[in-house]
This record gives sequence, structure tokens and C-alpha cells, in this order.
Amino acid sequence: MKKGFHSQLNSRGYRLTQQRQAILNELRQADHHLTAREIYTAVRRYLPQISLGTVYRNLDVLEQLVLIKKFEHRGLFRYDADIQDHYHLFCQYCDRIEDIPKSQLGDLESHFNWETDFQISHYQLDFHGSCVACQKNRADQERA
Amino acid sequence: MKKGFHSQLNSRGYRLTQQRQAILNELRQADHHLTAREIYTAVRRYLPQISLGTVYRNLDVLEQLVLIKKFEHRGLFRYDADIQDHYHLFCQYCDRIEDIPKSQLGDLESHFNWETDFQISHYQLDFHGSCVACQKNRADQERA
DNA sequence: CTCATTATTAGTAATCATTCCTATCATTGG
DNA sequence: CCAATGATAGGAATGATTACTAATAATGAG
Repeated sequence: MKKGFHSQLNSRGYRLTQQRQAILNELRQADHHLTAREIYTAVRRYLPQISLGTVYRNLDVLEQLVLIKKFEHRGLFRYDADIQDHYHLFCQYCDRIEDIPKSQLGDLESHFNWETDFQISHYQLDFHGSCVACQKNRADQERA
Repeated sequence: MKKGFHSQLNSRGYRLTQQRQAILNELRQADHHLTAREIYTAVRRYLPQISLGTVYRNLDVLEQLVLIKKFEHRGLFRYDADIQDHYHLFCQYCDRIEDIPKSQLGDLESHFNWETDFQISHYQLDFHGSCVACQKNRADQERA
């Protein structure tokens, strides 16, 4: 039985607020990985008074609760409501970011066979390259 | 035959300057992965007039020439003079970053067996966890 | 339901990394 | 040695993120 957002907040001493709810909703419905400012802009359609500070503070809270994940790309943070293990494909020509479910990657962990005193809690694997649209654009430019 | 720094710059239309040289030297001698500001502070011991803008500009040039690598961590960029393929271990309690040579990781690529139209040029694998010092500190705090 | 407690908010100011701008300087090829 | 032009110093501008504070609102107890 999965605990709801409300009780999940309460049991940690957090309160349920419209702002908090709206930020999480926005992130869950988003078709790409949003920045704090993008979330701010989006949520203002419903809560015109919300402030950017509130967005940042709540993203921290949601991250604490492991309801969202945070990662950095090109100098800024982006947030992801998909907390399942997965990887990212970053296009180096545009801002597109695609997801790869972990299941498509085969068993990587079994190959992490080093000796280290570091205690590893998680790892992150990012791929960089060119998305289909940019491959096409560049091919067109070659020709011209 | 490996081309020297000087001719490597010239053949691309870049010039060899003291600042450029000093920045690369500093990075090659560093015992950890420096930020632009750390490099700025270090190089100022020899070139007190150097400006932060020059450091940033030259780091970009050196990255273009693939003499250094750039990566982001906790919202800021760090630079690495080791351009061999390797991975990083980030301690989540302190700022320590350790390197893992790629050879210690076994053959990962053979397990990247997905279907994708993305054209992948490189990937980055980061590990997060606790360094030995922080493991000890935390154990001590438990006891207290 | 009402009230007091206290987390949360809006709004703004402050920080800080990074980038941009421009007049001056320095390296290089000829 | 000299002109062409890349590079620099210094400072201003930008933009993301964080910090601060008085006012607001969610919560739980009664």
C-alpha cells in the first residue's frame, strides 16, 4: 500500500500546501525535464502569486522526500518526477534530453568490480550525442 | 609523435601565452579537480595581473583542444587535466572527488544494447557515496 | 469548530559563478 | 622591425540560486 502525498508529508513534519502540490503536479505532467524557472512560469498560471523562492524551497523538500530527482546540465539544475532508475541522453546541439529505462542497459553493476574504500550509494550514467533532429540538420548543412 | 602544446595551439590559430601556459600547468600539477576560481587564485601567485575572465576564456580554449575536460558538480564547473577515460567518485558529505581509471570497470560498453536513434559520442559515469574520512566521522557521531 | 502553534509563503535583497565588453597589449608571420 | 589581429585586464552585466523577514495559512488539540 503506497502512502499518499499528504500523509507522506505529514509523517515527516511537512505540511501540504497548494504550492507544493502544484509544483509536484507540474513536474509529473511535464513532457521534459524542467528547470526551477520553467516550473515557476508554469505554476504561475494557477498560482499567480507564487514566488521563485518557494519553488526552489519546495523542490528541495520534494527531493528530500525522494519524490523527485535533481540533476545538473549545462550549468543549471533540472528536475525529474520519474524516480525510477533511468539514464539520460543529452543532445549536444540542442536542449533535448531523452530517457533510457535502466532495463534497456543490461546488467552493468555486475561489472563494477574495482577495489575501493569509497562507500557507493548510487551512480549516474549520462550519454551525450546528437538527437535525430540535429543529425538531420547537420547533414543538411553539409550539403549546402 | 605527440605534438607539443605550442604547435598544437598554432596549428589551430591560437597563440601561446604565459597565461594559457600557466593555467594548463596549474591544472596538470593540481592534486584535485579545480574550479575556475581556484585556478585564478593559484595562477595569481605567478601572474598577479591575470583576470578571472582570462582564466575562463582559456579554459574554454583548452577544452576545445581536448587538453582538459570540464564537468559540473554541485552547481559549479571543475576542470581536469587528465583526459584519459576515467570516472569520478563524489563524496556526498565533503568535497572530495576520487578518480577511477576506466580499466578498473570492466567492459561496460558491450552491455549498452538498446535501440536508439540517438547518435552517442561519449558517456559519463559518476558515482556518489561516502569517502573513508566521512564514513569514519559519521561512525564517530553515531557513537556520541 | 476555534484557536494557538509553527511551518510556509511572498517579496526582496544578497551571493556567486559565469559571461560579456572594450580599450590596451603582445605574439606572430612577413 | 612592423602591421595585423588574437589575447589580456578590468570591470560591468547576467542569471541562477540562496538568504532574510514580516505576514499568512495548515495543522492538531481541545
